[in-house]
Amino acid sequence: MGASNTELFTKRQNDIANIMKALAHPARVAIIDYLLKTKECICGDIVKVLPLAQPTVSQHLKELKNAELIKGNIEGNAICYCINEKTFLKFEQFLLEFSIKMEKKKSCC
Amino acid sequence: MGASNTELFTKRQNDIANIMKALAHPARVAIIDYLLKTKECICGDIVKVLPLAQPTVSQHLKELKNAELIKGNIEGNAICYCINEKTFLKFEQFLLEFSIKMEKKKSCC
DNA sequence: AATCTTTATCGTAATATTGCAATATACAAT
DNA sequence: ATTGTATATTGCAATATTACGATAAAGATT
Repeated sequence: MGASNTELFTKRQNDIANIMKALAHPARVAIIDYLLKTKECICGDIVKVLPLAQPTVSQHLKELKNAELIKGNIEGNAICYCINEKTFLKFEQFLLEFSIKMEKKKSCC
Repeated sequence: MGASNTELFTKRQNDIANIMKALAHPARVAIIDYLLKTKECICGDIVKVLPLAQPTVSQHLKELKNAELIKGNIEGNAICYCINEKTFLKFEQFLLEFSIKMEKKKSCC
């Protein structure tokens, strides 16, 4: 067959994989970079900055929003996209757990 | 067309995306979990633990190895796979940079 | 050497992702 | 109401990922 067997893994494993997947494209990393760099967060500005067509950017924004890494606020005509700090904190927590286990373990090779 | 436009983004953005991609599947998260949990790190044990066929697991291990998240040592007949701590540290560093920028910024919505 | 064990690779089918032109939607301004 | 501006959705082509049976490769055991 082929493609994701989510039922076979734990909720935590799927949650981690989903956050990772949302950031597994340089365009989406670039969007996060941009949102962290500028005061503004208008979708149109992101489209201008990225080397991709408007529908493609819109799609990437949608994926970041689905993964709850960003949130979008309607601002009159435009939409203001911002980092969703809560999800980033959860993400850091996951990584912290990895690093705690790593310290305890000391890999054998 | 469709699919990865790596030349259009910075090396750092591509590096981050590649690490994320390597962990963007629950099976690969499960492999990391397993390697952090057990003293042993024999490939055959991983195959036994995961709900996937041996060639599929082998493929996932290859991707983790390509991303340098794990390393493999030949141990007689078997292969001993271990966490590559260096890459995890780099990963944590990337996330730390995000969180520093996040603190400075305070999102607008 | 024949066989077993362990892991990798090949080939292929099913599915998912990426990218964009065309179009739709929704609000703003005239 | 018409037009302009900003964003989303649709449809589709190109590509990538996932999964696994069959098979290969390589060392271990008899």
